[in-house]
Amino acid sequence: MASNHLYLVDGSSYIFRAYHRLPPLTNIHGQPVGAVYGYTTMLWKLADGLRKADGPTHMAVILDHSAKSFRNDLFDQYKAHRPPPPEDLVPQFPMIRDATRAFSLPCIEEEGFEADDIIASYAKAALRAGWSVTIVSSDKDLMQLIEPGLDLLDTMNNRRIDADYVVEKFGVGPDRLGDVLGLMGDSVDNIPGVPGVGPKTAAKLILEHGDVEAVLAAAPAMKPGKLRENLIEHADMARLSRILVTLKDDVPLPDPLDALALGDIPEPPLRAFLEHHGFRSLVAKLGAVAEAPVTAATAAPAPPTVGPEAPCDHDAYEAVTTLDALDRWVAEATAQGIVAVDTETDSLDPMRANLVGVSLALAPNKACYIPIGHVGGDLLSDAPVQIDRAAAIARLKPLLADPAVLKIGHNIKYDIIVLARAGAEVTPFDDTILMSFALDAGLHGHGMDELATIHLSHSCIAYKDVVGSGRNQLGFHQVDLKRATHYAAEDADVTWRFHRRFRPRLSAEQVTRIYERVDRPLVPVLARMERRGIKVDRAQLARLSADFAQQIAGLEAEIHALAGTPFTIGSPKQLGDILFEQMGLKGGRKGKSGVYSTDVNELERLAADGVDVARKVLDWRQLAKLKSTYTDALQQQINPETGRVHTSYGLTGAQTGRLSSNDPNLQNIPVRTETGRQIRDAFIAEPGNVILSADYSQIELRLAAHMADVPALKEAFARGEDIHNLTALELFGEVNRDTRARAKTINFAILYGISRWGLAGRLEVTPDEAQAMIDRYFERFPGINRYIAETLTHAREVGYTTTLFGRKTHFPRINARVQHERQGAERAAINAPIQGTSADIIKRAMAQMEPALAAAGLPNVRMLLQVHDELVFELPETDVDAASPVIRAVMAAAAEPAVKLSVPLGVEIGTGPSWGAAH
DNA sequence: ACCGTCACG
DNA sequence: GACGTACGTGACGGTA
Repeated sequence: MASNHLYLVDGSSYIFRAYHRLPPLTNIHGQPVGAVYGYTTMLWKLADGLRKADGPTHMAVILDHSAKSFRNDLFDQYKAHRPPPPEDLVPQFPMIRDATRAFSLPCIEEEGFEADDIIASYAKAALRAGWSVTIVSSDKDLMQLIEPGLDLLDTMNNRRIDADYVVEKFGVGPDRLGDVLGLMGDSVDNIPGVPGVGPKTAAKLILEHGDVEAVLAAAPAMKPGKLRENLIEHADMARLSRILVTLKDDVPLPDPLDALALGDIPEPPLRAFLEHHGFRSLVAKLGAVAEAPVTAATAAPAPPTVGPEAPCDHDAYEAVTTLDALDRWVAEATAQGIVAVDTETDSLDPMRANLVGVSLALAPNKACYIPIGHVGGDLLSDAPVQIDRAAAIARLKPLLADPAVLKIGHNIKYDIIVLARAGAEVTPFDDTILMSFALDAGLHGHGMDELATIHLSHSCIAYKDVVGSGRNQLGFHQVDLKRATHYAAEDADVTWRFHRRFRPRLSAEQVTRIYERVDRPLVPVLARMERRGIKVDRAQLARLSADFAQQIAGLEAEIHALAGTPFTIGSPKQLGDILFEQMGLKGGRKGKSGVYSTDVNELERLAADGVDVARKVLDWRQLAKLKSTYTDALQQQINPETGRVHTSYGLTGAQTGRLSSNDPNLQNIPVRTETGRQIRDAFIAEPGNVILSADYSQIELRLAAHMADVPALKEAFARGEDIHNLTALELFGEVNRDTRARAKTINFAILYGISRWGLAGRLEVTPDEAQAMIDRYFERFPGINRYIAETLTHAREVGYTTTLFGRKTHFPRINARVQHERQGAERAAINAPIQGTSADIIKRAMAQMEPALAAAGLPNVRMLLQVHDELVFELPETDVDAASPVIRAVMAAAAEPAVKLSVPLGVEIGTGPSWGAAH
């Protein structure tokens, strides 16, 4: 009897979390089922554990019956401010019951009680009977129940929650947790607690005094201050909160414990449920698990998906610590011609990372980890036995460069840079993050953990669980070999499994071209750009920092004087209070957090009304921004080894196919104001060299003219006219500063997906006037209207848009019933083909640039940066005249021969000693 | 961790 | 009839 183990699934809280964590899938009937799918796979995994040592013998799902419980009688504000669940989650609640029934599991709910109380009652009863209990939830209230024999399982993060976890998180054990929760309150459930008491203070008080009552009793003797005052004033709220967080553990059990026994799950109802929703991969799994004969009906509709493999088995992975073993793996990889590769390092920045180990995978669960830079976990222990670094790299190098062996990586640009710095070239390669992006951009992220959950129903070992977090966090080189092997080899194993799934989908879903011809070729190009970095003048940045600091201090004093009191100018909350309450200026609340908007529009409005302090705050903000984000931060980013700044480009960051840039972001260096431009002047060339900047002129408008086939626009571009002037003439009948500025705004509005209100706000006209301009635009430029309508119709039908080169961006919200969600998706869908085509073109130019320069005998021209429509080079002064026409030609012809554009692509080039001067 | 803000195309 | 309005990013400081 002692071996009985009851699993209690907190169904309601699971689907809320699943809804927010998982991608918004829809089933074959178009109903949203993301959370239900997550729930189904979770139940499956739990039920699968039936025969495992620590698996469930009994299981039940507990749901909340309704929104009200006895706690509402105690406190009418309980859970009062909770917003209604999202619209596309609501229909999933009843489906949860269907799913539970499909597994033939008991589904328990009781009027007047919350799921937590029923769970507590079952848990106590089971413990009394000598059973073990696992509660499938990560709800902090339920953590109060933890005691020997009872733990929580967080399936979303695949982690057990025990007393140690509670102590780590809340500072007290499960027995005191209720007191801590009572003192701190819970904003989600609207449990008040004591104002000003958060988790830290609550834990400290409870540790010191024992429980809530003792804390309240001790309050009058505490040192005078806000805390003492609040404890005394809100003592009753504290007592009430303590009661509200207490779980009721004596609810009469609707079903006896024995009725929860978990047996074999009958297949027919489960199959019917899965097929109803079109969960094909799960249906396939059902067939495999049950070894049922596969009928034509269940076998037929299979797209190029891949059947189930053995689940990831950490114990199957091998730690390779001898040269003989390494040679065997290299030989087998060479013979097979395809191997998944992953590197482990001690930093996320590939330009600072030291190589710690390499993992390889050849088949599911056939994976190894080759440690080469591990040390003992602490000062006392020796480094583990491992192959000498140089010897290991020497053995791996031929494999990594072998033209007959395909190396598969997930975000392999990182590994390519790290390995290149270690002296190894990686070619040829495939990258599963780029495959996922080509296939599913817009549907979900493309990180390994997220994709493993989606495609493998597998939770990867969390990096945090391997290296820890906070103060005690280790470098990966300090992780012990067994854990390191589990983690690292799993990454390679998972990458191998991704490749097997994605590769056949590329051609089936018509994205091979974008993957093979646009994105993948860019990886080595970006790797080289990142490794090159760009020189910045540290002294110049330091001078600017000092200059800005002085101006900031002056403005701060003036602002405080005008406000009549010192305050934190950088706090929107404080600033809003000062401006709109203390100084009594006009302005309205905005945003759900209830703070006044103090953004640039609002402050400009005030400044125009002659409010001096508003202008000064704007100036302060600009300088503070420039100092903290640029002049201070960039100095920190100078790599000590190279003396240059190395950004990292993301290929999958922007849904449209644009690159992103981070650590540091070099795609948002100031240029629009004179002060900001000084920062660009600090990006300089080496002596004897210059910076060359080449940018596409109006590329998105040109592409819009081509894609929407607008004769007037195409002709104007062909003649080389100023397009904003033309628009001004067509819309307003005359060209002057004002009409040109308005025309420019309208041209952008078209690219971004227009709304009369949006345009009205920008132009400061009424929505009716804005609508009149839009109508006139459509009339003067026929084609635009049709393009927008066709793009939307197509997106609604297939769920994605396509660029001229075949890049897809998915819009799962394009048919949303919530208006503003749908409209947001529509605007993005109008813009995506244009922005995306522009991104495709410059990517193609980048891939062709180095061979073209080499062919022109210009090997010393180095491409350093890409800023969406601009490429930045560093080159010997003497090469400028020869390089400029090559660069211009490559960029202007980058769409060809794949796409013949009906507008020319203009390229503007400038050079100078700095990036600022090159513009 | 989230928000508000603001730098860029 | 109200909602909050342009598309795509990343980084910072303040706050909970």
